[in-house]
Amino acid sequence: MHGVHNEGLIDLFARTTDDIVSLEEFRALLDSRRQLRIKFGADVTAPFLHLGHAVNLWMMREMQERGHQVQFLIGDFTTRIGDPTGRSTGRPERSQADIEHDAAAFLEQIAAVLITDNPALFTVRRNAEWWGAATAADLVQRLGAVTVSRLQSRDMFRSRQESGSEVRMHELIYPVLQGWDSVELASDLTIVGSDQLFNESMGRFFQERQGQQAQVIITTKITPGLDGVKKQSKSLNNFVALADSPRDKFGKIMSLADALVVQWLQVYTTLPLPEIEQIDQGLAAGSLHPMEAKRILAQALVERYHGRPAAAAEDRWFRETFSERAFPADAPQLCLRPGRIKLLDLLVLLAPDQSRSELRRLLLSGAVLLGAEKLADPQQLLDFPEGSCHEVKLGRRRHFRLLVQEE
RNA sequence: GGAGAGAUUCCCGAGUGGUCAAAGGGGGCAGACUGUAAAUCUGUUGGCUCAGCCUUCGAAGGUUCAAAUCCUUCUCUCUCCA
Repeated sequence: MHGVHNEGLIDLFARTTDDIVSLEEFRALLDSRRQLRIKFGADVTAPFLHLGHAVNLWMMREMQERGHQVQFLIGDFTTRIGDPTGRSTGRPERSQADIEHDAAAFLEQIAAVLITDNPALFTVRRNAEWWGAATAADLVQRLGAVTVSRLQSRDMFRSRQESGSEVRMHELIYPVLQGWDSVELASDLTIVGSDQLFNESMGRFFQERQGQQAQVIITTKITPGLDGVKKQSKSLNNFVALADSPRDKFGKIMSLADALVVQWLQVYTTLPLPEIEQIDQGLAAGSLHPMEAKRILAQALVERYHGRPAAAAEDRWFRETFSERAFPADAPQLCLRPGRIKLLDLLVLLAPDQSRSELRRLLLSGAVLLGAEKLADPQQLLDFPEGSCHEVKLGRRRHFRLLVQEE
């Protein structure tokens, strides 16, 4: 009966899994009924976790629910070197202080998904523990196990060499270091993006060599970001961050390319597959408006991270504000002294982060509403009597309520 | 160590003495349209006391009435040779 339970898990994982090395070994691990150690190695360079990262985290959470332990490995040693994955050029090295700062931010974000406050289910390790203590002889010995051609066979290294850009020694060695970490942790399982398969395979290699059971590697699917083309990344600004507010999560989903809704439902929510299938058919047949499908997605997602009430509230807010164009009830309120003020000066008060030139342009393009009236003259003098209240709309998304009173 | 190439406004990338606040694309923002913060179209995208002025083209100097464009030095990046 335990086996049946585990089959359920494998089905659940199938939804977001790209590949398992190997499925048989994974089954055997689950059947062993012991607590498994899950290696969660983090390159803490950019502590901005998005939905893509969360896919792996949710799978680990699922394992925690079954009593297994996530070993969060801060790559404080390896981060100083810089993982060359996906880089066309080497990364700059980083200071220990930067790394610690980023690690703390990282931990805070994964707490949105993982259980981090139970030591039986979550521990923190640092690979400087062993790499800091290793001697040159240790390193050379470990390097001796691996052939250069094997390291060079990695696509990324090959393409860099072919295109004439350089590969530095420490980058070449990176997979060895990351692989050895699995030995030190005695890792049973690791769940990573498919771009990490090569590095984690080195882990299996070293574990076997050291007489350990090789870790199982589950790689996950990489899903395109909001633009529908590239994977989510900070620099492309096409991601939904775990740290985003419920409102931003909802809004960003509504700006997702329509064609991606079904895929996102599959990967980023736990909505039952038959329901997703229905949505897919509805969209294809035209009986379901794309916006409705996106609302379902946005609600499911906000609910997953912030709970059902938040999801319902944000859905209502979005409908009222964008579909019905109502002035949102929770718009930020500002107090203003009674008297005359130039329109442009008023805007500067409302949006102090923008330059006057920017605001002037906004004004001229017709983006400013006072009540229902469109205002476009920067020099216009407005007269606000004591006690009056006004609604100001600045573009599509910014709303302010003005209270005029003597302070 | 030797020989070349290059550093441009958020990003990519034109621009080789005045017509350059600097083409084009991307991204952003805004307007129209829309049951979407989709798609599409249009506009806009250094700052300000805004029909004018000020500050930008790796850094510092210099030539010139005038420089992103020429000269000198420096810093960094890349390519090739050994």
